[in-house]
Amino acid sequence: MGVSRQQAVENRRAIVAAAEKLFRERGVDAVGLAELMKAAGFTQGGFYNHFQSKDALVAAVMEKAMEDGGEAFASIIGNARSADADPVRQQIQWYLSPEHRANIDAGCPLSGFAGDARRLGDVVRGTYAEGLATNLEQFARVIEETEGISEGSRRKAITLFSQMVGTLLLSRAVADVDPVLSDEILNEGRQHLLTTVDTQPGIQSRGHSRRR
Amino acid sequence: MGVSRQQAVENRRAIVAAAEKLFRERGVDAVGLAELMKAAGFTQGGFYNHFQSKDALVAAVMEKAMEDGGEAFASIIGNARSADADPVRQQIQWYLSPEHRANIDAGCPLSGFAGDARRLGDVVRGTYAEGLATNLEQFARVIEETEGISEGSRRKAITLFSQMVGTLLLSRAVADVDPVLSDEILNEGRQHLLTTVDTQPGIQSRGHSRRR
DNA sequence: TGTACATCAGTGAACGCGCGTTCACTGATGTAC
DNA sequence: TGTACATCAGTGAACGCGCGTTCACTGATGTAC
Repeated sequence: MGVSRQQAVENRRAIVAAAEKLFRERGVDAVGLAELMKAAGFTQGGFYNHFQSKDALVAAVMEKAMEDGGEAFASIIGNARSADADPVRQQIQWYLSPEHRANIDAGCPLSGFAGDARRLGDVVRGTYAEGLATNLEQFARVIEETEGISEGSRRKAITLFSQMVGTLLLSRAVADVDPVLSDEILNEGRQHLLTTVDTQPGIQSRGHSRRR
Repeated sequence: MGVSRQQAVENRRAIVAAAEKLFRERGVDAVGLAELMKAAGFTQGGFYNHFQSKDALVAAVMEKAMEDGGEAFASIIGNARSADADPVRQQIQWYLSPEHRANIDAGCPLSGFAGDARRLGDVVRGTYAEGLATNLEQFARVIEETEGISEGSRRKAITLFSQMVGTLLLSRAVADVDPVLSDEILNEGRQHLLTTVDTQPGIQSRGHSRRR
């Protein structure tokens, strides 16, 4: 068709974006390339101008998801700080909100792909693991700075994040078939974590975050 | 071939068992009926003597998984009680053990299918949700009896179980690509939960369970 | 600046393949007399 | 108890279909002169 270099880069981005959305919603295996390319606005033949194989696309999707996830995390922390709110509490509030539960397409990729990661290819699994490692480090640093502690921040990041992921996944798993149970899991989980952050030795919030 | 009624029932069971193993390991979509029947010891044509469709098999697998899961839970609780150990602590110890992490085939189905449940058919999703609801009720009852409390046991069952699922899933997701991180997540999660059970107001263990 | 040619993203038909499902057939099991 | 027949789980080939991938072709973009 004849398309500028810049346009080609944008088109590639559109394919990755469409793929991420579909892969998250329905799983990698359940999405065919023809459907995927159509969703991105192209015909299926063009796929191989951008990727060597479906596996290569999956790898690109995971990388992009991890990058975006890192940025989203940093953004929430940044917003909380400039609003003089507790970043850890803000993170919990967002992570365990009905909005995040519904937003599978663009929510946290670590929970979005938590069930799939194990079964994807080596490279993709590596990207997932790196993303998780980076996220835990970032989270630990934020906890350290917020709570004013120097020890145990990593341990707290790991346990806090595991709880957030478990709560979100279970809540999502039953969301449309038992919405009452789904809400109960989400609400109890959020409330529990917010209380934990306030009262657990070593995970004490500073003054301004106590108001709730 | 000519096979007794009883044998036919056993064969059906073998198909469901093989399917559960393969579905958990690789996902429903990634497993074909030919491969599945071969794994169960049959040729592919016989499948439709037992099930109306692949979907019907998935439904049977989920039902069987939930039944087995309930029995396994009850068994651990029973064993703990007869050994005069704390059932809640025993449950945590088992759930967040390297053995359970490795045993995807036959471990807790609620974590095994946590990532897939959302994407499976309506009936299967319903079975999963029922299994989760039942498990939470059972768990709450055990907590009630063990801790000697009458209020908040459900809340505690929900938050405890969410944490167990999140920890196990993240640990599994990175198990073979970053075993160090996987172990760290599993160990920190287990230690944290055992401490929580001991120290959290209202989730106090009785005497004999304090020894660790 | 204008012209001639190479590049390469996009098109859409086609490839072989494995999928879920169907089918005619087999023969031991189970039943009727 | 023994014989004749119906049942139905298991076999393995075949069905259409959609999958990932390949291909020849198109034509605007980008480059060389």
